[in-house]
Amino acid sequence: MKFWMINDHTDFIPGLYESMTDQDRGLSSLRRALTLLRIVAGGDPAGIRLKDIAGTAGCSQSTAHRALQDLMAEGFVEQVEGGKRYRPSLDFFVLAARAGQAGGIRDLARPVLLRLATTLSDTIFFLVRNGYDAVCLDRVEGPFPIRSFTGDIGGKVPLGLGQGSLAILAHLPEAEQEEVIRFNIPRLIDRGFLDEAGLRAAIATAREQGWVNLNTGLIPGMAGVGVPVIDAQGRPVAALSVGTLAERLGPERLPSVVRILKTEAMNLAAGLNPFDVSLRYPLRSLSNIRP
Amino acid sequence: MKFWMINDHTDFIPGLYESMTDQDRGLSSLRRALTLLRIVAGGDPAGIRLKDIAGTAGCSQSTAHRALQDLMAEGFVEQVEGGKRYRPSLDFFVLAARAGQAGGIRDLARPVLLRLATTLSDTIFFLVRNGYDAVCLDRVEGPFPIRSFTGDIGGKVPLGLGQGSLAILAHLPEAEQEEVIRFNIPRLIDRGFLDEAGLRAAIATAREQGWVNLNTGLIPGMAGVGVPVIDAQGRPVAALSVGTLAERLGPERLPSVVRILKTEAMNLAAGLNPFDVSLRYPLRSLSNIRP
DNA sequence: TCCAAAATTTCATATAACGGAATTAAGTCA
DNA sequence: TGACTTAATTCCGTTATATGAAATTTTGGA
Repeated sequence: MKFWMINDHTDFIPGLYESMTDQDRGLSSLRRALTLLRIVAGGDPAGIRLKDIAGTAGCSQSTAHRALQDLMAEGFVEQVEGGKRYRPSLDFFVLAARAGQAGGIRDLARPVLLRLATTLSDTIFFLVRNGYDAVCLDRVEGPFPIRSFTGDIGGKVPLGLGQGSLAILAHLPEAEQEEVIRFNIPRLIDRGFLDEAGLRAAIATAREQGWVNLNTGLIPGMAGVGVPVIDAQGRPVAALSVGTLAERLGPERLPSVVRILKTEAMNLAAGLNPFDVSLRYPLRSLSNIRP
Repeated sequence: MKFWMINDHTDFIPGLYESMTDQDRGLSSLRRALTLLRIVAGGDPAGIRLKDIAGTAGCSQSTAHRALQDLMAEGFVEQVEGGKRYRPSLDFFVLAARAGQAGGIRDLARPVLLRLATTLSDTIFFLVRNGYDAVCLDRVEGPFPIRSFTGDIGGKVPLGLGQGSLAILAHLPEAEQEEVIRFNIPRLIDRGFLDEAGLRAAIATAREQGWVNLNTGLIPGMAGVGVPVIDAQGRPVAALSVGTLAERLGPERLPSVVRILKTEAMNLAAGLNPFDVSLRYPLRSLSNIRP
């Protein structure tokens, strides 16, 4: 008799899986191994010990050991030289970098980003929606270092946190938006931002004006603007955003920044093939997520 | 009786694996599944059909199908909406993005890159060595769009191709360098650049002056400079490079660009913990590579 | 609408994955 | 440095599970 595996891909923090042991029975060997890979990839970049990997995954050390041998043989994982700890390999990074294409949208967005960065001389972010999250696919720096919620390329934030991310959330269809809100409220609170009322107010404003302007307080004196990229089906599949000094988004400049962003968002949307099925982020993944 | 699996991770091109079928027997189910993952990740971003995946991997469709179900359940792979084709998921990208830390060096390098980009107003690349390749871990754009050999972040080039990549190769210990050259010559020729004599000449020059200045001809009028980042053990673990208009590397500016790059390379090297075992790229991976 | 091709499921079989125990290797602390 | 603790690796009998061929259902094109 098998359990119905419920897996929350929201975070790749090994600790999260510690309580998973009981549900492990019934996982195919492959899924167990992939769990190991996730643990290694999500763990300390300096490497994790076999014992801890096995413990976190809830399997015996023999099993973990054998699987890790295979993961190494296939180049997904490597051992820190002079030690036994496992960490993800660069080959793994290289392999997955292609997945950041997300069906091709990244290449479409790149020239847009470069134009924006040149025009505005600020840092530009490109986010796409992925389930309950927004993922940073690309970024072009301006003259000031900006710390964003998503962090680096490949980083993700819950929908609603940050300008681009909020822009996407605000333009989702009602029902879907409601579901995302319900799911993300605890995650947002965890990260110490916004209560539900604040979020709903921000969404209302964003929806009304079609863009987001927040001084998030992540770093004092920093602010940003985000606009959604809306595809032919009316779905907010992505967002463009600008991060800069708050003083550079004052009343005299803000309107033109918004206008330029919106124009480029439309350019980008126009490039999306309406028949390219590859750009939707269904809630199908819900089935994997703890309700 | 098992075959000794010989696997070339040099390229993730599915076609490469077509002739692998015979050796597949004896692969663990996990390794077969990882092969499938590699095929999906390395294939058309718009997705690949089950039949082709199975064919490329050299296993039955049933087997491929079951494995892909697991890969989907674990969020590594997804199906294109409205179709059956498989493609790598964004979750996979997000997960692997952390592997780009390569043990922490990426964060160390980021401020260096930002400083360089600000100081020089050109595009800056950060490469690390990985076996026979250099992998682009980060990049900060200048005002002109630059096409590099590595392409995007996450891209890789054979050691020897491109300024940073050549800078690394030129500073390897003799024996290792020789081995890399032998291995890479065909790959370099494949890509239409340099013969062996040309490569050796370029290496000699680079080694002599401690930096690389090439007008690669990738795009007419473009040029670049690369310097190695040499760790406490004297190993060229990484490289910094600049890509810009050839006219911006004329005799008046070139020396100062080189000086600034070398200074930052030393700053970066100084930040590398000599006991941090995580930064060497051993030839251990050789055992996986066809001799 | 129909049809060929692809995807999925079924099933009997063989095989490879499993964990506990034994062995070897690696850290650690005095 | 040497003794000791902890982790990594190997062994092995058992059992679960991965396997491919064939049957069935679903798809995607004409």
